[in-house]
Amino acid sequence: MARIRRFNEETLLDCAQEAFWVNGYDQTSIEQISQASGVGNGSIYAAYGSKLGLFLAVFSRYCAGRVELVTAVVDSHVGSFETAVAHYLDEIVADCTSHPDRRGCLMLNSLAELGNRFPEVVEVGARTVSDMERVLSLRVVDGIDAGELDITNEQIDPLGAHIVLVSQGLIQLSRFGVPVERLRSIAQTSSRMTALVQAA
Amino acid sequence: MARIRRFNEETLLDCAQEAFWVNGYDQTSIEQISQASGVGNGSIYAAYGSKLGLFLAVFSRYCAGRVELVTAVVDSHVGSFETAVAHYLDEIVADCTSHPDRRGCLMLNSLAELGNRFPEVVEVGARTVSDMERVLSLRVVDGIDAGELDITNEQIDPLGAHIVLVSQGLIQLSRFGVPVERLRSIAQTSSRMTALVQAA
DNA sequence: CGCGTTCAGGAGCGGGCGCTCCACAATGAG
DNA sequence: CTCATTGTGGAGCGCCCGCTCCTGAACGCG
Repeated sequence: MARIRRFNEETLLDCAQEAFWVNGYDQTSIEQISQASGVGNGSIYAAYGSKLGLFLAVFSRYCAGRVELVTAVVDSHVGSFETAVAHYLDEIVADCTSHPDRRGCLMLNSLAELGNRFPEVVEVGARTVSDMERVLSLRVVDGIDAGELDITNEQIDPLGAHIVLVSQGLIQLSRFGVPVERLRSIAQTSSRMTALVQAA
Repeated sequence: MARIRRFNEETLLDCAQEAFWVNGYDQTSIEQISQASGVGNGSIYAAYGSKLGLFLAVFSRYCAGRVELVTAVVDSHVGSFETAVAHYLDEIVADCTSHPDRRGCLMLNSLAELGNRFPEVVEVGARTVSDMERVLSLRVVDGIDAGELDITNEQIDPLGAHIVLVSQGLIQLSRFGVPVERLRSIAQTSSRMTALVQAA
């Protein structure tokens, strides 16, 4: 035994995430990350093997964090199904407009840039979205149990997926520079509609 | 006067669009486009000035085509408001699943990759989305006039935007490799909901 | 205290790409 | 036919970046 790893892995991943998020994958150089984090590039390659390896570490951690965020937002809310959806969408809007540069979501950005090149990105992303949909679908079931919704079992899943889809659409819209008020207005329209679904 | 432009501009833009769409901006080299189109890089730079110049020409043409597509799909349909929305979303799903590589939409991909680097991309994209929303909002007004919808004037615009948002969300989902049947199922749930909006 | 082991990080290499430059060819006017 | 003009495209330049390698340095054991 001799020296153990010294550089702060959290700091490195934080710096790398920031760079990848703002500039994208191709426009971020290892040297850039190295300078920002203070970790030499040799150490980075020793730890992650390649630029893609580092990115996937960042990406997985980010995606896991997003699922946790969604879970926390949905689970923390008490109230009707409709207000739960409204609350969820509002939180998403608040989150994606918190960065003045409107950088959007690292997962969606990366999917667009790297989806056709690195299947791992698609896989991790698909699992992440699937996890989010599950969280929302469980909330839909709660709504049914509470008598707030009257839909068939086959509609539970698509409804959960729909809500996640709307949240991602809002994030996408935020990238176009759409004002916060307008995003909130659309989110309100969407959430009001969501509560109106009835069995066919 | 002497020689006039000889290379086929349509062919060049087609080849460039295909390359940018499949590989993204950074991963597409001018040489690649030059080889695919048969146009020398000198001619490309003489005509467009830079890689970005060529890209913006491709991008603008693509965005204009998307607006025309949306207009054609919405205007060609006869039937109720709900079936119009269902038809629109189905066409979008059919369109974005027609490429086996699930390459998504060039506009959304480019926004994700280049939004933070080139403001022109954001501007053109924002105008494009705005145009699409206008088309859908006009269809909403038709629905109101036909007595199919009972909403306030302030809700017209967000409803049109919501429908465009859902279509973009579906395209986004298609990139994750979600099966067509599931996309259609979500689209169906979304369109059914859309017709249920009532005045608050 | 010395020594082997393992990590840290800067220097450098090789390849790729955006862009420029130049020689050439195609055109139309005189 | 001749010549000036302008599009054409390949060769090449300069730069950047991913990755490797090698020199040190920090640690813990004996």
